[in-house]
Amino acid sequence: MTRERIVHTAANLASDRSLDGVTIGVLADELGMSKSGVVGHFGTKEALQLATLDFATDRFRELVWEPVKDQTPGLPRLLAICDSWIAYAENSGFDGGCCVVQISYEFDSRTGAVHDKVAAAVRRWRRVLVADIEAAVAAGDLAPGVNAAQLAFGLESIASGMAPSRMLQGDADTRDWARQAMRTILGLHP
Amino acid sequence: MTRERIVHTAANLASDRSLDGVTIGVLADELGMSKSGVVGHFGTKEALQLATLDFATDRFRELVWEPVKDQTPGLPRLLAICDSWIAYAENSGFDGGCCVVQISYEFDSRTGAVHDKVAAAVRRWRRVLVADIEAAVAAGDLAPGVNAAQLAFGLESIASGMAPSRMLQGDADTRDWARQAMRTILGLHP
DNA sequence: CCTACCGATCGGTAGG
DNA sequence: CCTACCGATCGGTAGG
Repeated sequence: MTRERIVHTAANLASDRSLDGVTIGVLADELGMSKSGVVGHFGTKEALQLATLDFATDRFRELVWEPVKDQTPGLPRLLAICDSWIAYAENSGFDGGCCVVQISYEFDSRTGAVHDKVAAAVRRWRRVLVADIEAAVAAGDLAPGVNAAQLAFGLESIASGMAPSRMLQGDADTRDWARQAMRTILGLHP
Repeated sequence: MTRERIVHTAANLASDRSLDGVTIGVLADELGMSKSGVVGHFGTKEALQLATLDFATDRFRELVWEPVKDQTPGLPRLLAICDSWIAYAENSGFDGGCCVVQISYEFDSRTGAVHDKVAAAVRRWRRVLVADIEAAVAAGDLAPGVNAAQLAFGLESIASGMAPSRMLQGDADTRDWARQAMRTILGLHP
């Protein structure tokens, strides 16, 4: 399906540069199509951006959540999430890393539909993390009295921080640093 | 000095949108100048971007490093850095948060002069963190055997993660979460 | 899905 | 620092 090809290519370009930088002309060129052929599927550039974001969040769920969703809720699944998340940060299938992280940092201080949609996607993911953190506390696997939202913030920050570490600094140990940092955030001693 | 006004305004716009999004026309409009009046100070857009990045890193050093540079090297200064860093993340003087974080995430997967310059700036800052972490270990204030580079990565990630937490999610507790997360990363128990 | 085209804006230059 | 201008590209439309 052509629409799928378009948003896939758009997400790839967005991860590599920025979502705003994915112009209709560049995208059409990349796809070997005309500009009107591309824009006809969406109507406006903002609608294309929203569809690209949908594609990226689907890919995130597919590569991070789907592989672990049948694990035992609580600490076992939380640790599995950390591992699939780190693997995804290293190989998201997009050239420039996780497209959702890119869009989060690009649109955080703006207003509008893209800002709202990426905020909602991150919020949904946080609820998953918070639920497993709370289940882990209830099971006695994490210290009682931890602030679940604070820990979720910590895990998110570490996962997002992998992109500049790997790609800006070229750190070879990013994976190990992130794995260790996530366990420290959770209060687990190695 | 006009050049100073231009890069200050450019850094403000870049923090709010993106560095690439600071077009010469928009910048000239914002300043009440002509496009050629703006571009004449720099020659090319890339030179303007590099000058804007210089301004932003100067501001970071001034607001995060300068206030704590006379503190005792090691854990005391490290904790002071965490506090000034968090305060800066909440009020950098730029409308859209820390300009260096914005540029890091925007240019991490690109090549070129802006990528290289922001990478070097982050690297310099890391060396400061690593030195104080190592001094804290030597003084017996942090656990022996900690990986200083890994801890620096953790602190950086938390500080950078404040922007989407505050501005994308509107989290009112970002400051407290970050402060707690930084201490946890350092292995300090509250 | 295409060609052809719209007005606006892009980065930048010439000349003063 | 300005006006005036360059060719290229922007998002998008008309018509088929």
